[in-house]
Amino acid sequence: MNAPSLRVLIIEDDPVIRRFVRSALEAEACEVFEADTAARGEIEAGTRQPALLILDLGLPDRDGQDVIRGLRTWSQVPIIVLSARTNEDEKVRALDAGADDYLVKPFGVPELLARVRAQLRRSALIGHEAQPVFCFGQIEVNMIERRITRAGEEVHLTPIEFRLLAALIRSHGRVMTHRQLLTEAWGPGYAERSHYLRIYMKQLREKLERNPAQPEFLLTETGVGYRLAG
Amino acid sequence: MNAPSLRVLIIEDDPVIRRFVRSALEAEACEVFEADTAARGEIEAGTRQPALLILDLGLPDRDGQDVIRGLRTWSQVPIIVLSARTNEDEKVRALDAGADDYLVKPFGVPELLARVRAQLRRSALIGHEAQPVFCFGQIEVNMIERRITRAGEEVHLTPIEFRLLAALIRSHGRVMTHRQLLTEAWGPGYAERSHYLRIYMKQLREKLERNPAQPEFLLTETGVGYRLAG
DNA sequence: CCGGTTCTTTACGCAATCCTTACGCCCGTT
DNA sequence: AACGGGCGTAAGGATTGCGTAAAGAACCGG
Repeated sequence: MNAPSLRVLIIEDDPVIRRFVRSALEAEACEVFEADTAARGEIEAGTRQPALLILDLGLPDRDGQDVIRGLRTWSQVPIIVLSARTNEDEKVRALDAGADDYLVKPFGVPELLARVRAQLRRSALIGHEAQPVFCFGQIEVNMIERRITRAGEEVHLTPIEFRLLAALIRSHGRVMTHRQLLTEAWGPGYAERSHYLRIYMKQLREKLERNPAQPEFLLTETGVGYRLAG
Repeated sequence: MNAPSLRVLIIEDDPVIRRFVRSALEAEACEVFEADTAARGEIEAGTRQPALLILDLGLPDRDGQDVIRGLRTWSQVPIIVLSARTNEDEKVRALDAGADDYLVKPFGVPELLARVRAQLRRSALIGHEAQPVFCFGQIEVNMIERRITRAGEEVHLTPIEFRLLAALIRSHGRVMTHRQLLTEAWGPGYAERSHYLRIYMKQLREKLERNPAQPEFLLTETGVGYRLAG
């Protein structure tokens, strides 16, 4: 089923489950990497460039949602979350943070593998381009370090400003609707508040554009949304 | 106003669940279509071109796996399966048949919506080069980036102009009646106002045709509607 | 508890878009 | 030749959406 060298990264602190998942995946001819903390996991995700990521939500060093959101700023790798918590709210938050699937422990190996296959099948249609550093004009955006420089000078962005910019970068060239941007930067409950966008786009332009009144990169598509030139 | 809302198709025989899922999705500003059998579902999937499909496995007229496989022969639309069966084998077969997610009844609305969002988010990333670019003459229309170029030069269209062009492209070659075009571009309340069409077709021709007075592509079918040559 | 940062709310002028109105042309019918 | 339906063309007013500013509310670290 799987091509021989499909890389999968497991981020999980429990060595028993890690071993368990690893052997299941290796039976599917995947190349498996492991990490036992979020910090190590992020580094591995950057260096190994896995095709799929299996993430335990209960890591010792950082909150699960946080880890997902961090990964999502620079990578589109499919993420399957494992968690002992059946709590619906937990599921929703993980999925909205950017996870693609959520599997409750204990789970059966066949189901895990089937969900892995489903995610890989889907992402094979997409075309993989994880870009930890993105540039336009004099701007350089490092998604991993969350740092932006403009002509070498560091630019400070607030969390929402950064999420907005990250969303635009992820689909640079393409128009993102108001609804999409609001959902990505604020969350699914804010889809109607398009006036927020005007304020934050203004701030982003103020910080990034040469002439904020006539933007070169952060472009308006009236009645639809915004678009990052590319 | 109305951002281009995402179309979702529910194929489910139980009217209670159908209603239930519909209202949940409509709260998320989706445009919802329904079908109560696999046969009708397949037709709807073809004509409506939904962005997401929610499929009950226990349909009266055909086996669930079969339906999925049938759809997958011609469509890559994300499919979320609903089923009363918790049986792991059932899950594996549905996922391997081509489903993207599997949700066991009874499920909570928040989880369903979160999984819907996850699937839509994922499928919105469909590759830049891989997908629908329509060409006619020197015109190139990229539906995903929402950009139009004419001989390489970018052409700006207003939201209504774009929807009108998109409707014509969707049935390129065939005639679309005034009523159909008005409904697609303005909404169901505007079916009678055919004078709008004259104005906007004029503008489209002005922007796209070599000689707007003698259109090569945006053709009039007197007394009926318009047609995109192709 | 305080000061600073970030987020949210409110308000208004301007620009893009949409809608309305008007008129002229072509063409088949009377 | 006059008429009317259907369409194309033009221009201006109405509406909506966007950019901008500023101030209050919530949040966070000390």
